[in-house]
Amino acid sequence: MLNKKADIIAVAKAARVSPSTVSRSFNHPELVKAATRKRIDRAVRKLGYIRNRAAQTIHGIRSGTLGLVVPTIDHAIFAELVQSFSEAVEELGFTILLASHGYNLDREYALTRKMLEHRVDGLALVGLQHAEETFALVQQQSIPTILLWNYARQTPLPCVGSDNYQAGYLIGQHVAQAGHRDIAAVFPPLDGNDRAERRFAGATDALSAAGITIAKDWLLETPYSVTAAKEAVGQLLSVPQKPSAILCGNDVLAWGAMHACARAGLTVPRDVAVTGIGDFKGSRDFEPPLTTVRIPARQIGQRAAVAMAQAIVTPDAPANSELIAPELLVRASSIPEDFPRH
Amino acid sequence: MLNKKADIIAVAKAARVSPSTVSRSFNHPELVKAATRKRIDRAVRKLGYIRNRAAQTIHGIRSGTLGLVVPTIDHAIFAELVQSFSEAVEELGFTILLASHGYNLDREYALTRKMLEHRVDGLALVGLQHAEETFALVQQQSIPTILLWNYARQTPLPCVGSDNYQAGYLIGQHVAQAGHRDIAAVFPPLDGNDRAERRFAGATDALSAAGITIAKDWLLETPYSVTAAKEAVGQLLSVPQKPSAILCGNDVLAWGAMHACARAGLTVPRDVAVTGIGDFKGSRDFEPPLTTVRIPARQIGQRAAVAMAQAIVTPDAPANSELIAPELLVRASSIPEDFPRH
DNA sequence: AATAGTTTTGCAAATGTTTTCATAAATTCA
DNA sequence: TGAATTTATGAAAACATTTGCAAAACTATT
Repeated sequence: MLNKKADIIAVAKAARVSPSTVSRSFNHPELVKAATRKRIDRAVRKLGYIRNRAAQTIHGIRSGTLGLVVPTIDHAIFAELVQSFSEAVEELGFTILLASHGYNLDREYALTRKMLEHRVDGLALVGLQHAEETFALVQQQSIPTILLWNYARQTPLPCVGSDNYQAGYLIGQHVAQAGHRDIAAVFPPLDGNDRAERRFAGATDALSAAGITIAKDWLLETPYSVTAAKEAVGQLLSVPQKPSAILCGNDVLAWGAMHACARAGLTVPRDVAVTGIGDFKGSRDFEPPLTTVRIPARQIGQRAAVAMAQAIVTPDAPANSELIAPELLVRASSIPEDFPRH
Repeated sequence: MLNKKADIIAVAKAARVSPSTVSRSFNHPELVKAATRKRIDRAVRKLGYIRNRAAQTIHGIRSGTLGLVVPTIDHAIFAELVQSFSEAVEELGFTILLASHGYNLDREYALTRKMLEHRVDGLALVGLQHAEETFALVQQQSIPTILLWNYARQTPLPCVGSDNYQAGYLIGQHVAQAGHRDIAAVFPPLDGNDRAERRFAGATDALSAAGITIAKDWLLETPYSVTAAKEAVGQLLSVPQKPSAILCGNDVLAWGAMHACARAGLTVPRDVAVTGIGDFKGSRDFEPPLTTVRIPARQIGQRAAVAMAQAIVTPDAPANSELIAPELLVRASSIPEDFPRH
């Protein structure tokens, strides 16, 4: 029953038709007589035949795969992005070829090449910042490519994402409006990470506009982890002179900051306010709930998927970018009880 | 410079050699003269040629892809698993074809088929429980397959993972030993989720062994989310009769439980103890730090990757399962200050 | 029953590579 | 310098499909 290899020819033989007919019965079923189709189906089942997409692909037929290259998957927010993108994309019949480069833009280039070797039908990269070679490559191979996560007006490739500068600005503005002046900031390394860099720029600009600058000592750079943030903020809080608010580059860092406060016996927000960016799962239900800016990862993933599909089926249509607006979520962690919130 | 399509023939022409030589210069560079190779390289660069893996694949050459089918990516722990697996696998030269089935075993079957259409060199599924058809399929196609995450002695396919029963048992035992008798449990739906089911069985067996049973009302089933767990536990804590410990099926649920306690004005662990399973990122740094059982996701991912590679290069070698032992981590959330811990 | 029209099928070429085998070129050795 | 090796290259078959074209098999119409 299960011979080593069942190819289309074996099926054809078993169904006593030509290979062409078998192929047609898969790809244009309306062109083959119902009875024949049934015979073929039976043969397929009997032999355990599975179509070989590789063989189709060399006919210029789409491979049915989409390349997704992310900095890392192991990250609350990229996980959500990958999930929603992959879900939406599966819906459309594609499968995802996934790779992570660990925030290394050279590796990103190498992985992109690999994706192209696999003849992905489209490619999604995270962020706006990429190696010059990477841009050149996708452009030269003219493969539909989309930049995920971040939005900007002028980008070399269409992007679907949120405006991280605006996100930073919103939170900076909020913190200033809540009356804080002594503000510490916790951010991941900004180098090679345009998302973080834009957020930081937005936040500091908003603070500047309110006449506030962040003291050098109060500007903490930590890796992206609860542990690191808790550690760093713990350090910060160990000296008598304390900030009244800690503005964090993302929610994970904010969680770390909040735990550090608890550890130090400080109550949030009474003793010190904490804010995040991202609105990761869990932030709403933290105690106290975390004030943050929502970057709607699910939405970005979904929209990106349809934009991608669009770009693939109509390659000439002018693909344009999509802005998914960030939204300030004022919750208990940043404000006194009586402050107006929504 | 960038003609529509650059195939190996175009390169051959440009380098004034035969296609065979070009192919060789890629696959067996030592067989072609250095000068010729250089000429070919130049042509490749000039034409922007990228090898077509699809075309290689139909020669029975490995596709260089590995299928990874998970319930969901958007999940602290699977994200970590996917990340470590993908990292390790990239190291070995493979690329991951990723799909998620949302805890639906029929979809899992469909996705598995798709993976086979793409001629993945190997396949990794999460958990031990799968549709009968899925097992039949991979067996019939004799594709190297590995079961991730869970370990058991007798499995139809080799597995690399932790023993979830043991994990549950460890935590149940600990809670009983810490002197708790009035115990509530919070678990995700057990149906079609062998990981959760095994954990629950382990936990209740350990409790039974200590003469403890969980009251019906104190057995909470919630979806996998901080929000849901917080909500459910909040409910639980709103009546006068309270448990002295809350045993959670995983860390995310435990986080929710801890937030619910904070909300209800209860101090962990003084008023109520809380435990998780998984040791997700952040659990160690929670306030109070969460007692849990570590399921070493990174390790599982890595080991699985090498086992997979192994199985691919030597398909006949008897692939055997690997147990990555779970480890009880006693932290502050479950015990009074004076309890011995490590 | 013959013709025209339509539906269904098969043949053969094409797709982009790799590989086996044979031949040509270069090198070694006497 | 010629024979014997060794090394480098090319021709052609193979891989598993799809597709354009034409032939064959039906249906409908007269």
